[in-house]
Amino acid sequence: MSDTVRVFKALSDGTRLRILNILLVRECCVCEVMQVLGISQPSASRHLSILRGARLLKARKEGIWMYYSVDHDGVPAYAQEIVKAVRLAAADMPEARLDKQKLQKTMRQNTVCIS
Amino acid sequence: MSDTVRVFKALSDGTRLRILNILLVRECCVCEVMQVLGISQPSASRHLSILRGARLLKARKEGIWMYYSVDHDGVPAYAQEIVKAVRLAAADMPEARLDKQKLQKTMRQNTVCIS
DNA sequence: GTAATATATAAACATATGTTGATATGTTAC
DNA sequence: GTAACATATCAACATATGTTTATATATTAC
Repeated sequence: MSDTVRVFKALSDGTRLRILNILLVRECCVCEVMQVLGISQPSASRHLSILRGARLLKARKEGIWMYYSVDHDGVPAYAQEIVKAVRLAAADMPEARLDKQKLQKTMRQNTVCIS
Repeated sequence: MSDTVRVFKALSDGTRLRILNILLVRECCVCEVMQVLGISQPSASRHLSILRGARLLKARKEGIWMYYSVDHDGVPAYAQEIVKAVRLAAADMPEARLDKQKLQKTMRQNTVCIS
């Protein structure tokens, strides 16, 4: 499969568009993603893995957390245009706007993710 | 399914990226698409239908031919950015470049499509 | 050490998607 | 009218994808 097809496949799912939308605000760990979107942990992990496989995201490990963020520097020029388009499209998706609001309320106590 | 997801799904297939790539050069009828890409007629018709369903293409009928073209005016702003990204990405896809060369050789005798 | 949390992965299942071959409709040439 | 071509659609099949449940590993707190 070509890199371009992989990028479009990665974005051809509503959940992953929502994930990319909140990661455009700031990097998140898996448990933040699952809590903000209200999805299961395996689902969050798997969708993040697919976005990372398309090289749209990068990841770093810190303690027990795996932080994912948009790989602004790593993606080729055409993919940067697509990421911009996602940001534009998400502005018109009610669910995506709510996700951003929930993201601002996520907090952390010691090593526990709470939202 | 959201319009945005529909657009990404429409583009998450190598054949449809190739179709969009040649339609960015000029409008084509179904038989030109199938001959340039070397795919079956039902396949060409179906893929064109999916791209049209995502509102990336428009169609007009002329005699026995159905002409498809990129709907530059009808697509929302975010989708225009995505179409630009496809043009950019196709420049790096060898198969897509060959399609463009073949497209220039398509001819027509009376009502018969030959390539 | 144990307990709790975070993450990844695999198995099972249902749904979605792409391809092929056959068929039906519509148009043009004769 | 018949023949040839262009197009759309359907049925059948194989493959891909997403969700759920369970499980395994790693890290931190105690």
